[in-house]
Amino acid sequence: MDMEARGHSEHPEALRLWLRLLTCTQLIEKQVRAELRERFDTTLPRFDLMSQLERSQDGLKMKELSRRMMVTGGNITGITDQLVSEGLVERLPVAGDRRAFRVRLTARGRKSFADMAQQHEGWIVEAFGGLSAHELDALHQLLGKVKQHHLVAPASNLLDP
Amino acid sequence: MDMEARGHSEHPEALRLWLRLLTCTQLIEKQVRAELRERFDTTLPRFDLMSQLERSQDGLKMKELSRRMMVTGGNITGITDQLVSEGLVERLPVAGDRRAFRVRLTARGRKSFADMAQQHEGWIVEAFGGLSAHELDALHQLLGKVKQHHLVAPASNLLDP
DNA sequence: CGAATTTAGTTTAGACCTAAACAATCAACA
DNA sequence: TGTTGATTGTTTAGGTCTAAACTAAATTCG
Repeated sequence: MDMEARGHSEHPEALRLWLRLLTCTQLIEKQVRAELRERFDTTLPRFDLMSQLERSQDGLKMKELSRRMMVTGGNITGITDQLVSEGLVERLPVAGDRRAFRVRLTARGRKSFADMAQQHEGWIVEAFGGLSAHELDALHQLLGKVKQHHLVAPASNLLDP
Repeated sequence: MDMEARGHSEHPEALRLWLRLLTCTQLIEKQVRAELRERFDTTLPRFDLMSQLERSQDGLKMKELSRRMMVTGGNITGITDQLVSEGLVERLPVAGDRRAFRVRLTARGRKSFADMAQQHEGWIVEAFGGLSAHELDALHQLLGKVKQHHLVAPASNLLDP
């Protein structure tokens, strides 16, 4: 008996799937958070932000970080402040727009992230260790359909019927 | 370009899958939270707690709610306090254990939940509307394997190698 | 019995998140 | 050019979550 025992309805398949999706995500996410805290004394949002920056040589604007991480802007301000104070990222000016910053990993930030990312990958590989390569791909494709459907049929349909 | 643009590694399949899983969950979860707030002026944790209680005639102990909802006990205290103050749930004594409470929906809570659950089901059905019945089942089964593997091979392997 | 341990629930400190209001800057256009 | 509206980032108030310390009650066991 766990969270998935919740659903009940006339069309229970979708509800059961949703609860299971939520359970799987939370199981993995809780473990990743715990590992990041215990091994690196950091948090998932901080890791995610550094991860977004890792492949952008010139950094990313706060707004772009907000969009990619799917969180509000106020959040990016706070997390960036922390990372700047620890010397892991830096705010740089954007040529031609005095409102905006480019946030970029410092050399120390790049090294720190590389250490974390290596272990992080191991945790994730292990989390999906129960699946064959073929199943892994099938899951990726099915979730791709879910994502696609969400982007094509947005919430506005429901918010304003 | 979105959150899924993050991964990069020698074994990228698992990372890409993880980021997609996270994206799908967050897309749906954010929508459900927004709908609950706008239509019913409530939150997902409150809905989840009431949902857990809905099929337990005699209520559930705080501890059991904590376990099922996969959150810490302090949370249950706070959410239950709110729902009690609004007359949606009640704390009842547990015969033979003066430390514990049974938390149970009131009549008003049952009615309130029924209204929400009906619409909630619609949002979820719509969220997975891009999948055929067969695909829905396949996704459920694949996630079942992920969940099962997590429960069988717990984090302790990684925490204490 | 009585001390030590465990368990149920609460409280506290701190991180993260949101929505909404805000300041500064940019852009469009009459 | 000057005004209006949009965009970028920050701040604020409030809700949720965690971990850890705490209280009270139950249980174990010498």
